[in-house]
Amino acid sequence: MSKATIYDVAGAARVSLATVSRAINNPEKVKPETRERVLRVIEELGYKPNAFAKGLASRKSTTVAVVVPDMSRASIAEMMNGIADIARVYKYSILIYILESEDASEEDILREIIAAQVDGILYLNDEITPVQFDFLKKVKNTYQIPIVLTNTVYPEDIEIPSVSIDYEKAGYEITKKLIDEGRKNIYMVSTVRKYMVNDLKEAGYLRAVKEAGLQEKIMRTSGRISINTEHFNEYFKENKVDGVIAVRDSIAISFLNVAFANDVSIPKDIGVCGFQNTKYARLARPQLSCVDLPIYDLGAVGMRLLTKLMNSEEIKDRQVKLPHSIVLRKTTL
Amino acid sequence: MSKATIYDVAGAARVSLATVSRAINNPEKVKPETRERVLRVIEELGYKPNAFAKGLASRKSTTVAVVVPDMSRASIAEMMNGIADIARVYKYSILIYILESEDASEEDILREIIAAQVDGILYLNDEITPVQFDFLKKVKNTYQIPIVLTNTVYPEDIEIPSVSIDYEKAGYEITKKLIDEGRKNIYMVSTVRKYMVNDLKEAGYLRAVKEAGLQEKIMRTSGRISINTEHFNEYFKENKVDGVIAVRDSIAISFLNVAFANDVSIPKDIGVCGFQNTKYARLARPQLSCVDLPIYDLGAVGMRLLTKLMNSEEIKDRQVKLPHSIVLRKTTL
DNA sequence: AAAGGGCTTGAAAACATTTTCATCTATGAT
DNA sequence: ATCATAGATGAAAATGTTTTCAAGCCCTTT
Repeated sequence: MSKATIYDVAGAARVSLATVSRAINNPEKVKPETRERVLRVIEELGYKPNAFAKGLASRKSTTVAVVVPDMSRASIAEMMNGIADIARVYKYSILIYILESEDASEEDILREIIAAQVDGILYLNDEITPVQFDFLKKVKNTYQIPIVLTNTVYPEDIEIPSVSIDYEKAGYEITKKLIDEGRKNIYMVSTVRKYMVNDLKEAGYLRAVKEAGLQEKIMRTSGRISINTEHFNEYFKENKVDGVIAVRDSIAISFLNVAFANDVSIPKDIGVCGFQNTKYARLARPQLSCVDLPIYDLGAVGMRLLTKLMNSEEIKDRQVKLPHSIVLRKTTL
Repeated sequence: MSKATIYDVAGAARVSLATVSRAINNPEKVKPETRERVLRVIEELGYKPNAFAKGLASRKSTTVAVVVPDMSRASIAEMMNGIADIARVYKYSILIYILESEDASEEDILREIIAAQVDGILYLNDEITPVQFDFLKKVKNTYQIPIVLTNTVYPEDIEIPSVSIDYEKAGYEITKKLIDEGRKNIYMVSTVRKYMVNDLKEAGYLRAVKEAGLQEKIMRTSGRISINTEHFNEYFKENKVDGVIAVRDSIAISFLNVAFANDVSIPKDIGVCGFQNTKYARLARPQLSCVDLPIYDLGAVGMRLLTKLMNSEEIKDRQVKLPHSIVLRKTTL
């Protein structure tokens, strides 16, 4: 029996629709005996409120949209776990939107999202441009729908709340660690594509390096392993390096491999650090030192913040920063 | 203006609701001029049909549920990309449900899903038990909602269609490869937890090993690196090994590390193979030989199959098997 | 005994679509 | 000129909830 409606329940429990609805949504407003009778009938009939009728009548969907650039990134996937856990406790469903597809602009997708009548948007795209950011703000304001940025920050603008970590500080700290080991030629290996958070990591690196009177050396490569490898090999020919900080674990590991091929000893000759502390940081040989990011928590806290917003609760901190840590393993002294 | 309704459009275009609805959903049923006028008004007002009213009236949601055990597995995340791409072309939205949470049983979650009125379910959980499978069938039959299993098979039962790869064959082939290299003590490293697909990989391994008159040696460990490492170390003490097939790349890499710590030469002394061909197989040192799985395609084809089912199209093959391949790198001869 | 005030409940409107059925118009055939 | 027919459109029912408003009931207070 798929189709028990509220009418069926009302009939069987000998009450009106209104009472059934109240028994479910405002239990305190109906007499305990009645409520119990109604609930029993609901149980018997296996009644489940129709989500559409509910959404239509109440103008709430208890659904949030999660916007991601690409699901296969380790950080995104892990954040999803945190998001889903919190969403469950607050009874929200998750609609997922993946941006990278060819045949739909970000704007199209945002329109889709609006049409879907979600109660809130969790935005995980860290490649956000000023144009996109403005569009986001427009969406937020004209449709009055709460948005939170997760694992991205839009530094000077507090209009859209965000939860992230202090990437600048993390970049600074990890660079400092290498400096404290006495290293003088520390490279930051970043990406050619512009990611908000990588800019921040670079900023932290620059601060530490300048503070120590060292020369800044930022190298940009791609996430593709074959390209990395070539880049790195050239660097070995032309430059002397004694420290490398990569903006992603996988890039650090890639570097590790090239270093070994070139017979350099890690960590003696070169100290290497990554970012995130994925499972693969521990699977690297030697195990990778890196900044540990609370990825799951980022998702969870972001979602929690969104629930508050959707509930019109006052929030004190519109740019929450979660703590990170540095985990030292075998690629540093 | 968030709230242009179909009434507003009808008014501005001087037609009835029905005509507006038709102009959108059955363009061929309305006179070209009228249609154009209506569409122009829609554009002007920025009208978007309310998804709830639409769902309520049409009894279709154009939404599918994707059920996954845990988002952070590399295979799951990558499948999501394929799923999302195909979903977009057929205009379906994706509701995501993650199973592993403590406070909700699988049955609860399935109830949630049907309450959400999805048009179809894509089920990616490869830890499916007979009980769960029966429950799935019940859901499918009593609610008449199409379900497809993706990257899982329920071998003897064709009632719920599936798309997967021939894991048994893959297991056989990769084992055969090691046998052909002249190896005699080939271990399969599987998981203690029961995954449908790992059982299949084991079956293939067993077939190859028996066929060659070798002894079968299945070792079960956990996904946790620290536990793996201990297990592997003990094996090195007590057993002689010259071949290892791991059910996951990460386990193979973990093994690689232990092997190096024990001064064995790869691939000369031991040939090692993984399953899936993740990015990390190429980041391993030496690069890992493994079975390559078309993960993205699995998601895409699964979703495509589901759209057919939801559209009541006849499908010929209820258990589609996607082709895999073996990629030989540096951990085999 | 009448008035007031909580609780508890029900009737009906509202939510924004789709879809069925009937009506209308124009066109071509008789 | 009449009729049949096809195509285009509109009126209204249907979809399954929530929510407002009013009413009923029972108890307390005057």
